[in-house]
Amino acid sequence: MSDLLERLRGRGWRMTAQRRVVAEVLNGDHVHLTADEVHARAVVRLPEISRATVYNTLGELVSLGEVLEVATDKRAKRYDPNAHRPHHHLVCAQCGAIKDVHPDGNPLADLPDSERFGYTVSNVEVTYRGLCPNCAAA
Amino acid sequence: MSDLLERLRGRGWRMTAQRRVVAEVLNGDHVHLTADEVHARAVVRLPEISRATVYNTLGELVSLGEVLEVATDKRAKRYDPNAHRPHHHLVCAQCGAIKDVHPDGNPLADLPDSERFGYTVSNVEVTYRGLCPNCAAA
DNA sequence: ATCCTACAATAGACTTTGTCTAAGTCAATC
DNA sequence: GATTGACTTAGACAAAGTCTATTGTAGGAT
Repeated sequence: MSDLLERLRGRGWRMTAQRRVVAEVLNGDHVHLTADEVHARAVVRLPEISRATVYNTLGELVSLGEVLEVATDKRAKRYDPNAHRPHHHLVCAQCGAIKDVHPDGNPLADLPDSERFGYTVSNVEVTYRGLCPNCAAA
Repeated sequence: MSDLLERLRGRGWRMTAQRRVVAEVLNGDHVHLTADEVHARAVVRLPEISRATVYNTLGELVSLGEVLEVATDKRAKRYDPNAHRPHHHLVCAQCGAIKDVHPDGNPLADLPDSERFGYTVSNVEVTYRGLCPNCAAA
């Protein structure tokens, strides 16, 4: 059922009830949960799962490159299972709702040499902010 | 001596020793300190200043629009006094050194309507990551 | 110059987010 | 089905930040 689970099994990842539940909770599009939210949802399916396990599992998924860490708000890190297709984020300034977006162009090319300070630049993150339809209406 | 201090006085900001010290610590280019770093430097000049005051003062400077909050790493917020000229950030993935940069183009225009999900988009932050010359040499 | 008062600063408890450790449990293999 | 090393657990700990009740003070009024 889950792409993520299948990929993990294919990599020989040792499967446990806890890890399966975490992977299942993360499955889907435009999913950007904090560690505590993942834990809260995991507890519904597996009441004895501990916070430490959720943190460990999320950390491993990030190391494996199957999940991305996103820092869109300044509170908790969020975890994004959409690690296959590169994308950026659009965040509601009021309610925090997050969408994955795919802007045109290549921001990396827009940084002139004179603005690189000798850095070897390898990566760009773009975060758009605004109001979602719900919050704009209110 | 300080642009920031003068602007604040001009706005009728009530001046106290603590607020002056915080504003002085923040003055400069490519300054991106955490709240605790600001506190550490403020304590050198004014030993009895408290953490809460530093947080309060930073919060007010942000509300006044004189200082920006930056979330380049996922630990503590950083405070950037360069709030007048819009800019983005270039971060060393290893040591965390941060530079202010001014890319060409307008990333806002690069987000097509079909990727806006009905949001009213008002703002973009771009974070470049790579290795600074020091860390690349090591 | 002194007094007042509203605003600012303080200490420290509290919250949130995340990490670590030592001991117990279990998935995969033999 | 026994073994074993990786996984999980509870709870202590740490870092970053917020809140509150109390004390202090900048700056206007007198």
